[in-house]
Amino acid sequence: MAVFALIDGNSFYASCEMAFNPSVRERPVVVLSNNDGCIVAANAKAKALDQQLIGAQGRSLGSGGYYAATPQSMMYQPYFKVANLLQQHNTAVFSSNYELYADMSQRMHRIIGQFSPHQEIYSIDESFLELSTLPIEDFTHYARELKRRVWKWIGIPVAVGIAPTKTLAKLANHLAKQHAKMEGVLDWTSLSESTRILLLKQVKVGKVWGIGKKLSQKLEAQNIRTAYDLHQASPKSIRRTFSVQVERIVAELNGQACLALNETHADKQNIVSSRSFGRLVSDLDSLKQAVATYTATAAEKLRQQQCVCGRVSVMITTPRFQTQELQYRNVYQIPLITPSDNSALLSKVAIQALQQIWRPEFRYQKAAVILSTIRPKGVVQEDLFTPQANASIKSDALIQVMDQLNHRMGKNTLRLANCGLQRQANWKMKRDHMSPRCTTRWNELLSVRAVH
DNA sequence: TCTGGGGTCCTAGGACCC
DNA sequence: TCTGGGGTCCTAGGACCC
Repeated sequence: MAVFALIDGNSFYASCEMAFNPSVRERPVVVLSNNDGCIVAANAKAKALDQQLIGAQGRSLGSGGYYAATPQSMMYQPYFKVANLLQQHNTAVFSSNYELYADMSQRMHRIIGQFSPHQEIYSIDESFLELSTLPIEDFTHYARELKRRVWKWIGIPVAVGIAPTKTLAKLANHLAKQHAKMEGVLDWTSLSESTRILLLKQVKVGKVWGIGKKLSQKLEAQNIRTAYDLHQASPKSIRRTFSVQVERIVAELNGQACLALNETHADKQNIVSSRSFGRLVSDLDSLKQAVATYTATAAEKLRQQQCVCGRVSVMITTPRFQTQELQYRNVYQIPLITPSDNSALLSKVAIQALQQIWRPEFRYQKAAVILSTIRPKGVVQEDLFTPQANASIKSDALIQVMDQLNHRMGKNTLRLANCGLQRQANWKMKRDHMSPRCTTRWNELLSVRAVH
């Protein structure tokens, strides 16, 4: 029987900030999404503050917000709505520092990987391990050692759930964080049947991995309210009224593994690069720069996985929450006759797509570039009739040099001129509360002063 | 003034093939 | 007059995830 462990970093982004900034550890800490838009992470103190304010005011910090994950939480609420309140409570606020989080993530996954030869890196802050082939007597003890090592080496607290299926491992991980006495570790395989039932009944059906807002509403309408109810449901009727996915979840909750460990990450099938602008943008030139920049970012990822794409799409949109603005949203796709990974070519195509949908009368808030129909580079059918085969070989060589240089000298050392030359163009995103990228930039290293 | 970004899988329906 | 059956591939849209 398989044994899966799910390990995730607690409030990962907030923990990364606290790891390098001891002065904020005793304060509530929140981290904002790109463009300082929403709250996407909060440390324990900030979560406690949220609960306290809900209690005091009978409403959450961000009640009424569109993004509310649950009506009671400030998570995913627009920052501007709660900025004052957070400030009153001495909250440390950080803009997203993805360079830092990505680097910390790599370090964390590497340490976790020392605990099993079988690891699936599932997200920036989550890993699955498969443990059944290892001579482990006590999983709880093993997990505690893992937790201790990650904390000691990089200062990130993690929780561990262990179970015979991935879905149960996720559930155990969730419970491990809910119950203080578990100290962040729960081994489902060691529990008695009656304890399992007790715990399954504590978990709302919407908290089960794979059950989102829509499904939980439908399930609740059928009186399936907890993980226990779902695990008791008949797979056949679930399949009929819902889908194979939900049927699989029922099986997984019953200890029957349907989801395997994916140790090798598959090539991406779509690559998206999109950003909201720091300010609303109307002029075509700025939009062209933004679209060229996003295309360059996406194309670099495409080349990293040694693929080419067969289609480029561009989307632009006005600010959907600002009802006083004239609203407009459009997408344009251009198929490529010869699939490509060349930034120069792809950005030319992307700009053509942009010109198809740009209208001068609107003020835009966001643009996106989507590369799709992605295939491995070697196996692509060349177009016999493309006249500039030679030119394209030269251009590809140039792009290769650009990638190598940027890898060695740092991101954006060399870039295409159509991405714009100003450091602070009006379309670039807002990041008013950025912490230093202290693990990846020499000039942003942490300085430590000894106090005698 | 101020509301994120990047993915996956499944399903239904249409085009096309033999 | 009578208009099948089985299959693939592609796409858009919906739901989910972090």
